[in-house]
Amino acid sequence: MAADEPSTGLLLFLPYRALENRVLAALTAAGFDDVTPAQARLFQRIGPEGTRLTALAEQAQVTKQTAGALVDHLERAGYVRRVPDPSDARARLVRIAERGLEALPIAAAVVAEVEAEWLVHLGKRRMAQLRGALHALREITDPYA
Amino acid sequence: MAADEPSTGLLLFLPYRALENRVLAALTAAGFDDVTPAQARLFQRIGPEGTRLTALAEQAQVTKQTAGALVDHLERAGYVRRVPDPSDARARLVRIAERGLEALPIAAAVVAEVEAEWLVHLGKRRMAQLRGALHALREITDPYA
DNA sequence: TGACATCGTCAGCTTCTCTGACTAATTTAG
DNA sequence: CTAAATTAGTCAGAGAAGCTGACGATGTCA
Repeated sequence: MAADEPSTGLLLFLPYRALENRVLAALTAAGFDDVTPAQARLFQRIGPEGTRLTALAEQAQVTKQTAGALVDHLERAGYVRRVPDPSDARARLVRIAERGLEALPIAAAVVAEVEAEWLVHLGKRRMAQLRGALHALREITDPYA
Repeated sequence: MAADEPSTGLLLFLPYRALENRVLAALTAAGFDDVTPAQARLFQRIGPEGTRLTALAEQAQVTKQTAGALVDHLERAGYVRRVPDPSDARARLVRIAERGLEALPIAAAVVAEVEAEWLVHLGKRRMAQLRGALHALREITDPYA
């Protein structure tokens, strides 16, 4: 199967997984060892002003029940806080809390570090081509673009 | 967080997820509705001559116990078969069985279809640039390249 | 006002994934 | 050539992740 030409899907997945692993490893090393991959995938979609549970669930493509359970864990660990949504009494906004704010710069630093490594390996030109093509691809693969 | 520039990681992930969704949906529609995403991710790494459980586990980055449980399900559903490994009496090779062979062309067709859509959207030049950059990236992100 | 949709939670269940411990076979060291 | 260390796989137990279905509360719209 994987013998001849690897599908573009696999080629996309490999660097994505490598980056995610690096970020999770760095967080663990920095003492944020109670974040699981699934929690991190949800967490990274929280906007600066907070985001509704339903919105998080949609973007992460999980049910709102699953998202709720993940937010429960994140909240108990101090990474996020649920606050009332002023615009809708049914809803609540998931906001990044103290511990989450502490973890953010670490994650951002690793992402920057890995992207810098990729830039060195690919060269400026090919890195720009890669990002350009990925941006274009997003238009037809991201329901939220 | 996701406000300004999306990380290359997210940009890689979005099309990957879109492709995976399409493949799973097509399999389900074709009657292969008993394959889960985790099982499919393992299945796709089985080589033409069969692959050892440990090798599958490493490539999918799960423990061999997890891989074993996934293969159990795949085997019960008829997608794979475990056969003795002639070169090592401890080991067994996971081989694609009848039902798995039937599913393969369907998956391959969807992958081809999606890649064709991407080609249309990106154009020949940018698609080639994308694959070129991803191939290069594989060298530093795939432990099995 | 009433019908319908949306936001979130509770409950119950399956699948995924891990750690730890173990057997059997292979490889390596002395 | 035996003894120790390594490797392949399984069993057992546990927690996390994910789903469907049902529900109360709020919001929207005719």
